Amino acid sequence: MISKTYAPQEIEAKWYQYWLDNQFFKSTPDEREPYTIVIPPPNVTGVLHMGHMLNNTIQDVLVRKARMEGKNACWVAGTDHASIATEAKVVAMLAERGISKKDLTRDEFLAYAWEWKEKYGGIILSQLRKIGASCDWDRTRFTMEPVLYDAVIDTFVDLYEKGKIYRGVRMVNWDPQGKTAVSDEEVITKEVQQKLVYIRYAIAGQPNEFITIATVRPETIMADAAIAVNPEDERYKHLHGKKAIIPLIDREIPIITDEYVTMDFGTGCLKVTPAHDPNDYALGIKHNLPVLDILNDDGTLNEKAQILIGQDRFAARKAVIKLLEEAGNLEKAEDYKSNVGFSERTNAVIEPKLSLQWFLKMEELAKPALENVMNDTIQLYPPKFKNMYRSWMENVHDWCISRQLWWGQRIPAFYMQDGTIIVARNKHEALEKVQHEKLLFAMTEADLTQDEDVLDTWFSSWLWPMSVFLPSGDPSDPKAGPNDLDYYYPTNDLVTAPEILFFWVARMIIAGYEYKGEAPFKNVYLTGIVRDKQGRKMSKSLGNSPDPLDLIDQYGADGVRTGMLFSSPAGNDLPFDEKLVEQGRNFSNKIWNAFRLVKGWTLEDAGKEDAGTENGGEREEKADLPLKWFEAKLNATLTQIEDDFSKFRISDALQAIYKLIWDDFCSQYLELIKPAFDTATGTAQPIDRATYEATINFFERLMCLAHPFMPFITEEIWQEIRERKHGESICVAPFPQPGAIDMSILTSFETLFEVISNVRNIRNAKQISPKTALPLSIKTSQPGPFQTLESLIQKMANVSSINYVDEKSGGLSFLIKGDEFFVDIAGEIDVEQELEATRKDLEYQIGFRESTLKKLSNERFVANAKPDVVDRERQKLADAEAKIQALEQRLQDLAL
RNA sequence: GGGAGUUUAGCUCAGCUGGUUCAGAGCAUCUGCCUUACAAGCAGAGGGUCGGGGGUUCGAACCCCUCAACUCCCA
Repeated sequence: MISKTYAPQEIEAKWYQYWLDNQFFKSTPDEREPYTIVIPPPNVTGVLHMGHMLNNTIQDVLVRKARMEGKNACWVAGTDHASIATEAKVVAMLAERGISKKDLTRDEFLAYAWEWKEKYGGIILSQLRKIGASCDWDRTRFTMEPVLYDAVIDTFVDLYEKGKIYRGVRMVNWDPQGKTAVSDEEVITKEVQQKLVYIRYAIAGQPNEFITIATVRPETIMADAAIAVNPEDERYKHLHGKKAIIPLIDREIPIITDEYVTMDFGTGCLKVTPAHDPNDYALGIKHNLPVLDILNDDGTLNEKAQILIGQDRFAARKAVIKLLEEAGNLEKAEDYKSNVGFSERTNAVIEPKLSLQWFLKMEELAKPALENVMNDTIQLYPPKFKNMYRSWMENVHDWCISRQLWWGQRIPAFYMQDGTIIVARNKHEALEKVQHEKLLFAMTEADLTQDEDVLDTWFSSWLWPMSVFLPSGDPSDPKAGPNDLDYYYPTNDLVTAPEILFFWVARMIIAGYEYKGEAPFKNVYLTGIVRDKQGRKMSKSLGNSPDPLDLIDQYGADGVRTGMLFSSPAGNDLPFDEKLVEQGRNFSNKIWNAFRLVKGWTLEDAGKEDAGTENGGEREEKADLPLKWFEAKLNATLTQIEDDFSKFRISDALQAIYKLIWDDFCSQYLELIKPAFDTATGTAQPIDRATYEATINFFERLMCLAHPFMPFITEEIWQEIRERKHGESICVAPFPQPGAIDMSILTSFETLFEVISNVRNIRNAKQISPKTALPLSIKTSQPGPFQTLESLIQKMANVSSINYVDEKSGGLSFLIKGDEFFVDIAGEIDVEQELEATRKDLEYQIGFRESTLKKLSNERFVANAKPDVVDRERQKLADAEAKIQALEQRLQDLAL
């Protein structure tokens, strides 16, 4: 006995193991067309969240469909090493053991990092199996494994040799507690209540004259290089070219003019401190101002500050205010809210700090990457992201690629004692270079020191679509063979979040053109962000994200997958609601029960040798129309789904499948062919073999169609619905292809369903039990089409008899096109109510006829509109006229 | 400050090239049903000034202008 509700827990693990055992996800190059997706590598520290769930489900849908279409489908999995996140995890692990990073050498620390990675890293990859991800797991890569590491180093050396990489000073986000630079993404800005302090600077040579500036950082006045005013500002025109004196330290600085200064903020005078503010730094360069850095790495003041040396920046802030007050230079202090950056890791206030970093020149590299997105060689879905992409690529900044961390690819730059930089793949090659190019043969490796920094993690993931296909050199290693890069590159589709369109996608495109002369992928599908009901981004810290694995336990992987995709058009955010996965689960259950129904049927000729003759032939004819209709409906839907997929309308494709299965297959088709229940025997009547076979065939095709979305339940049913050999699977069954659509049967069934629906409506409105059969009369000039549908109408609408009449008949009526239908319900008719309804309908129809007539009598419409549009208008007019005539007749009849 | 996007039913969203009885779907709501596959279900119903205003057009949810609200990106 098959369970009444679908129980995914019992099924999912079984089939996933079966797929692995039979290597359905494995891909090696062959003569078939490849279909390739590389996974956006999640952090090795990551655990599965709702965003991954959405993103990877979409990838799985695409890959599974391609696999069923006979392509050599290859979905490469892997993780990236996530320098900062991983270092944080390792530092935490060490802290638990009472070890401090300070006390370790680089090599010791890295040994712990690998230990952490082996133990806890990549949990997410095993979680992906729970959602059914059909990755070729043998190909799983990691950005720090030797081959990928070397690729990063080679790339650095190559770009350096091409003159694209340079070392320069830049303002970075400095975390004085962690003593490292952090990227913009690791800075959390919060609004903070501060004091805006107004400070008077004396004008040099004019003891009684002052200029007042407003600042939230009074402790940095000692690093001031200038005071800037807007050149248009009348208040300060007399001071142009003069000098001001920094209070407390009495240093002279120039008063400069720049349009950058906002006249109505503060006093309209801006102190310029190039070493401690990014905007000021830019101003400093523009006006050639000196850079004076008064802070140590830990946020304390250094000797260049002249006063308060050794004090922390916040203590110094208070102290400076006090000193200014005493000196009479403090005009006032007012409350002021502003945004302050905090380190995601240490929560320390970020200090803009100048430091020596490595940069990649982007302008030239970005050109082909911009051009080929704008000309659609690479297509973004949805295309609205092209605008954003362009504005970024046209204003691209040089990429700061160094990070002050240990976990990552160490920058292959070696310094000679005099500071000369040698870039080479390793120390040995660096030494060779020194010896050959500089003829310094006495030099030894000990005379070279390697740069302490590592490369930005994106500097390895930008190579991902290429590096994952690099062979390891070991022929027994299944990761990648010697020809894999040629075979799989360029990949087909990339599925990722718009947030990293610049950080990652653009850079992959750049690397692709630089190293392969070709884009890394053809299509980029950008998913939305999964949000909670209040529209907040789901995050661990807010605790507003359900655990996807819990959801899978509750609703089944198929339920969660479809639930997520029901409402996720490309690029739009997905407001998550558990109702969605509930709907997904209900869909699974619906399919399951349809399967139970079909499985429960007994064959009419069971046990007989000569199947499907005589008696069977007659029934076959009866079911003939529903079969033809569903075939047509299936073909129409398949055509539409192909179109949806071609435009990456994944959600639309799913909804089409949902409706096809639930509404068309279950509610209509199955009900039409369902054998009657025999109350005498207490069993369902048997079904003829032809109908049964056709139904099984439909079911099988529907399962194949739904498989990319719902891999588990479709496999379970596919395996049960026919006898299968071991090693067969729906994973590699052919994806249904659309055939010709029989439009005429679709049209005639539309009428059929309309009749059924109208009869049911009358029954409902009059509160008549569905068990009571009602008589139906049809007033039509063409009874033919209805006669062929009679048995279906009777079955679906519970109609006792069908008569064709010339005159009006008793009872309630409804109109379809020009034909009038009567359901005779004795004593149930409220003539007034009927008159009212009929008048209303008539009024609407007349209005409708008017608007159609207006269109058709407009010469410009007939002349300008496409012929089929005009034809449709004429058809509408004809239908309306027939209806009006029937309604008028009806009014007369009722009035009698 | 610069740029982009969004605004359609109570909620979440479709509406693709301006033209079908085009104002849709799902959820939610309401009514009636435990009808021998499914109450995680079945059969029905109600619900909208397409953000406001103006314009182009034979015809506008769709194109243009303008105003408003919200969101994101860059600074």
